[in-house]
Amino acid sequence: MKRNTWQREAVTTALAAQDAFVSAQQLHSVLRAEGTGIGLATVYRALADMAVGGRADSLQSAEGEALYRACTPGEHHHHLICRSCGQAEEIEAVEIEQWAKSIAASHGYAKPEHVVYVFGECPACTAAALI
Amino acid sequence: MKRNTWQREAVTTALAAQDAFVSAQQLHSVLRAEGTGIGLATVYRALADMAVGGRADSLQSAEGEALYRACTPGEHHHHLICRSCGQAEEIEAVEIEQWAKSIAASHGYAKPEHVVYVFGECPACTAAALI
DNA sequence: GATGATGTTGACAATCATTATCATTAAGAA
DNA sequence: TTCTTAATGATAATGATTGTCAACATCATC
Repeated sequence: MKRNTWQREAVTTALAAQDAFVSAQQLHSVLRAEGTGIGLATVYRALADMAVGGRADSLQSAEGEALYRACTPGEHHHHLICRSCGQAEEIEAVEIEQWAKSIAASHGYAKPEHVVYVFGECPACTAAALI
Repeated sequence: MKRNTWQREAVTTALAAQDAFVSAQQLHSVLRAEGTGIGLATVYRALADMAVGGRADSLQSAEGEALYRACTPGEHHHHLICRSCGQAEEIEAVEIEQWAKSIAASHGYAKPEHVVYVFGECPACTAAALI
């Protein structure tokens, strides 16, 4: 059965402390900097588990790197992401749900799912760009 | 200046012949099978050029592989993609455009862009699954 | 049509994120 | 405390993608 290790705990905590999408490598650096001797493979495993368990959302950066962010479990949601700092917030998209269903149906596609990301420049980055 | 080579031409043609999202490696195999001696790096370069030039759309597969598909240039559009065969069609999402803009604005995010993918099982695959 | 500058190609090496391996460690049930 | 076995971590392996660079081919110009 599943076991609780301080490593899983540490990854969960470290990810929750971020409000941006971060890579496994970044999180590993953070955890190492905190003095833990956690292994890189373990961070990858923990993040993958969180993603399949719905405790984290993931997306691919433009460079193809996998990025993760802690999320509200069990709830269908999307993200508004800052293009420059990675900061992200969950957003609701009630209108989209229905739209996706109907567009899939109108083309004869079954079992529709959808992915929506809105990118932009967050207030902090917009302000910083003006300096 | 940009030059026209049979390699670029071949990649463009081969991609246009597909109505599914395909990887650079797959396209390379197809081109090799056609008897051309085109190099893998060249296929990657051609696809990257098409993507930045708006002549192709790209997305990352679940495995992190980059997939490409020829698209209508200059026109903002999204895709309805078959989860099992990769087959894809362009879809309009007028409602989404406005929604994305307003949700970004309401959170103070500037220069909004958005990405929308609807996945499903295409009619052909749905039919095949019943056999 | 020939020429020359230079953008392009292709074989192969290099990169780098991610995964597999496997001996060792440590949860947690008994 | 003991034992079963899931989890860890160091490291090797994988595999897609990119960099390198000599050889080549396009196309403006002669």
